[in-house]
Amino acid sequence: MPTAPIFESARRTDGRPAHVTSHDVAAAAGVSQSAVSRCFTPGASIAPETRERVLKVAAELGYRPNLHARTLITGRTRIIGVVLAHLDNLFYPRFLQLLTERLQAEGMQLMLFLADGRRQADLVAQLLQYRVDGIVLAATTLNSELANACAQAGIPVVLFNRVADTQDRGFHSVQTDQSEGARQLTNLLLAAGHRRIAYLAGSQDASTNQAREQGCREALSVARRRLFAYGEGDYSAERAQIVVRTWFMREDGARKPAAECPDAIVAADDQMALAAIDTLRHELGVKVPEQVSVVGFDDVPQAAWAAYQLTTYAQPLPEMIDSVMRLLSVQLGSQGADKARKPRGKAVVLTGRLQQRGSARLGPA
Amino acid sequence: MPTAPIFESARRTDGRPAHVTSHDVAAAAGVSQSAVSRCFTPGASIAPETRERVLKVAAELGYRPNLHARTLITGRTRIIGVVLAHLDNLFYPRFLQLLTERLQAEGMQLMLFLADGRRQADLVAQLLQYRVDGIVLAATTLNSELANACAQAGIPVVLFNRVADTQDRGFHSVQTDQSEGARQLTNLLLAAGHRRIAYLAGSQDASTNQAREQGCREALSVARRRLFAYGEGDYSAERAQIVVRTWFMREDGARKPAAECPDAIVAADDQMALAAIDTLRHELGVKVPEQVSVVGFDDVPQAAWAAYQLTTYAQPLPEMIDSVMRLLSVQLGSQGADKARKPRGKAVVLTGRLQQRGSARLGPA
DNA sequence: ACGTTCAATGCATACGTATGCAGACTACGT
DNA sequence: ACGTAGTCTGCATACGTATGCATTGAACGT
Repeated sequence: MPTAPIFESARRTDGRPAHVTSHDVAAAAGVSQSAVSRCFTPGASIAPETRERVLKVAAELGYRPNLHARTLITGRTRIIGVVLAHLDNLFYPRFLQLLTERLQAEGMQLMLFLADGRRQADLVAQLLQYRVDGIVLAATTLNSELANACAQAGIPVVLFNRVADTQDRGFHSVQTDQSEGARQLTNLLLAAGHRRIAYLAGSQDASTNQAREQGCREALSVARRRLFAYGEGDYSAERAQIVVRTWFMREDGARKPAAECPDAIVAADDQMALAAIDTLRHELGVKVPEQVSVVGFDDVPQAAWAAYQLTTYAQPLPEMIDSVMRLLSVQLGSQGADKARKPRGKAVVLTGRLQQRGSARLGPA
Repeated sequence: MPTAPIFESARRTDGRPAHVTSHDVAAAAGVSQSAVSRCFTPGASIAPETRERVLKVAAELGYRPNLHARTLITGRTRIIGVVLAHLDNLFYPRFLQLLTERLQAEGMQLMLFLADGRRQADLVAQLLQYRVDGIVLAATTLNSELANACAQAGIPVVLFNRVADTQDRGFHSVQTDQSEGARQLTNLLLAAGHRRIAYLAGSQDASTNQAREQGCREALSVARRRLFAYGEGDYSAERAQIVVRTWFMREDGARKPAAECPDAIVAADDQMALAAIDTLRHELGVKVPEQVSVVGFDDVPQAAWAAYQLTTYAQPLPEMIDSVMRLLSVQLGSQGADKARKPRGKAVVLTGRLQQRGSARLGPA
């Protein structure tokens, strides 16, 4: 008994790949199209034996419900749009992996958008045209145009590690307590006796960087110390290396005396911290952590590698994803509830964990 | 003059987010729905002034064509499904970034699927239900069920760094010349006088690993040498570390004498090579490259970091993505052509480039 | 035996768009 | 002035599915 599709050849005459529809299944199984539809709708009223027979025929024909057609009726796409800026940042592959796994487990799909150099307006158009059920905005400043368009369309938006500049619009946000993390890192360095602490900043317009810098400065202020040096690394390894060189080298290429150099570096993220360590050790001949301590932020996988052993502040990624999922479903589920009329944005702030390794010395030099 | 949507409040009575449709625009602009549709269809017959007026109204109402409805008519979704196995492998973030950028530039979207531990059958269902225009299968062995389903549905499939076990089915493939790369790496080590070469294998069932191992063995065979040691690293950093320990340590934890250890390691990918270097240097106290040379495969970004300076074989990623795009559009464009009846799979093999850095010594010890 | 309840099924319609077809209108050549 | 070609527009329908409504039949209690 061949299990090959029966209707395939008959419908392949137009050259286009012919997809099997519920009508085909209905005809082959001797039922109406409605009955076929009900077989694939959980909770619908259908006789068990009918259901079994239809599913058998459907499997033989290779029938799969067309989700785009279903979308027209139900209004749900089961697609979540994810907007990333820098996939080359070491933090985001893990983020993407965990989020995709969680979405897949819920039967949802992830549509990936990169906001790198492209105009955000185009992105908005794409996102809205696909009627995504939700949007996760990671590492992107919120364009007001995007904001308005989503609010108008009633699409839930979750900002990931970004603060909403406009709070009451209904944008949720999930983030690690950035300033607290930076405070703990800075205090760790102060307690170990570091006196010349430098801050290696990320992108100026990124809210993560602003909060981390603020936390670092606060801790210094409480200890009645001032920031010894400041450089703009722009969350880029190359820029970070350039900044480190200016801190430790004179213009003629010679090393500065130690008293003129930082004895500790707080990098705004791990990527820059790792680049700083590389530059110090292999280009400038500076020992880490003996001569200079370096700390980062994120706890990317590479931070644990034996070559670096980076002390850093770990973002609680699984819990963050949990919150993202919760915020998405909450708003998805509240469609039609009266209180959903004014959906106040919920801001979730999670605390991370100080991950001590070997890149920062613990006692006085 | 307010630019806020006029019809919004009127259609918000049911509680569901009301999307503006082409009918709404048509009513507001005083034309038929067909006219509105034609304004958004390039090449359609529409008067310039009508088009301008309609577009103006559409912009005011915030209208965006519903792509799911369009899909029902045109049969195209402009969605490409991408299936990955290991996003934690350092090679794939770059792959994903480049592919997404290229697809976005063509107005296509990327839907991400992870085949990690999940059953492939579920994946097939999802992919086919969304009627993706094409599938890129990276780092996954081709399930025959998936193969049949796609062939039947007429969806073009491009295998990325995987060989099709069944060749004449219409599956395209794009890959780097794996065995050639491994041959060059091995020859480099042989020329430098290494005599005890070990192969640190990837996943046994991965065609990439099989080809790389074959290339390594061939080069040794030509030089009339045998493989000194062999270990299964499974493309995992942890497994790689375990293997390296067994090569250099006795069971009681003491170091083996140098003559019993490899003097060079060919790792099946960079990820394992970097882990091997870390283990050798920081755990076993072995100097790289002075005592042991280590080479990898891929040229991931981390391979260039100063701490590693990994000598490796660089995969020509941009060119590979070019080929993927070409194969996808070729098949997409040939819908309806007569010769498309038997779409033979095209296998593209690109040559990479030996990237020499410092992790392998060049002369005799 | 009869009314009532309930499960199962088919019919018809709606979702939002693209497109073939025909009609209206303009422009133009003779 | 008239036929013709061409441009623009509306009407109607199709894409594939979900679902309200009506109908049928069975089961069941009295």
